[in-house]
Amino acid sequence: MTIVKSSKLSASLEDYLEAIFNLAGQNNITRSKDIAERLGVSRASVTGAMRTLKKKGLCNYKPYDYISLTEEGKTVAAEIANRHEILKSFFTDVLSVKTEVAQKAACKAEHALGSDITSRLLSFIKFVNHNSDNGRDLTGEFRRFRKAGKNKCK
Amino acid sequence: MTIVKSSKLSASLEDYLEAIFNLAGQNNITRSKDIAERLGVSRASVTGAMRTLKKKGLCNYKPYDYISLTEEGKTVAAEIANRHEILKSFFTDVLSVKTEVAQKAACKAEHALGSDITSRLLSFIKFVNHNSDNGRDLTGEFRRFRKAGKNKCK
DNA sequence: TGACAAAGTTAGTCTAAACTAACTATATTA
DNA sequence: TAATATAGTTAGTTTAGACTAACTTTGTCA
Repeated sequence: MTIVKSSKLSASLEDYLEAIFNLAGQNNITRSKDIAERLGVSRASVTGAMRTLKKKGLCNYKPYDYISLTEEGKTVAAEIANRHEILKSFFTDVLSVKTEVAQKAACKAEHALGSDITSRLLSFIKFVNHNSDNGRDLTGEFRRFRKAGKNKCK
Repeated sequence: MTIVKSSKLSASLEDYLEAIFNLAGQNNITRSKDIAERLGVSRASVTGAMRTLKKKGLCNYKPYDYISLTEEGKTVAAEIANRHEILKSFFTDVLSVKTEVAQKAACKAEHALGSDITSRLLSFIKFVNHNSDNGRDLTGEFRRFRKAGKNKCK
């Protein structure tokens, strides 16, 4: 079995990787069936994806066995999950978007964000929090700004 | 020729639509070749996409003729271009990301953003501008915050 | 422990979106 | 206006990612 150095992952494969990452707890194992359920795909699709991830050296896959991530797989998955989380936080905490909407959009948009933008976004969230710590509630101000319809003018 | 009411567009088709929208000036016409160049795909791929967009009633396509958008096509394309632009502005104006990076990420992420998030993002940009009009330069503050490394703590 | 259920795989199909190569239509210009 | 270049199309191929149906493996429990 040759390992193909993990070039670029498709959006779909990133989803699988993130799903394993989230499903596998501290013992780092999960099941095909659970991945299928979480992603809303067939079990057969999971089998296919696991073979690809294995080829890329990102997951430990053996037929009929538990599924787990390799060390590299964990690293990559953590990055993906992190981007996802940052995006979601931005949507919910700063823009006050409903959780489910934020979740979905973050999941779809996450693949597009490079490290530069992600880190800036993270800083920005911290900036907003930092301000609210210092008595300047930007989120609240923004919400009021939006309500007041000021975004309409100009 | 039956028109299939334009259900959901794939990311790829949205790209084609946006490309036509941007290439076609006020006279609303463009050429297959130009679309191919802008999107970096083969001319054959454009032909295929045009047939699909025509089926969905979004573009006026006739073999060997100019390509233009229908009224509905224009509406949809404008929405897409708008989302794209808003995202890009947010990246450049608020997060101070370089134009090319912002452009690329916006192009990839744009498909994921629904109307809710887009409109909030737009409001947010206006909120930031509104502040800077009132002598509170949030973008500058954020840049300084980032530089000062405050985003690292906590 | 043997039968049945649940989980997983295999094989084959479908679709979208790209490609190349070869062909056709249109435009240009000598 | 005939030759040639450019643009566009067609046909056929490839790849990724999904699906179903049928089969195999594993686990459970009477």
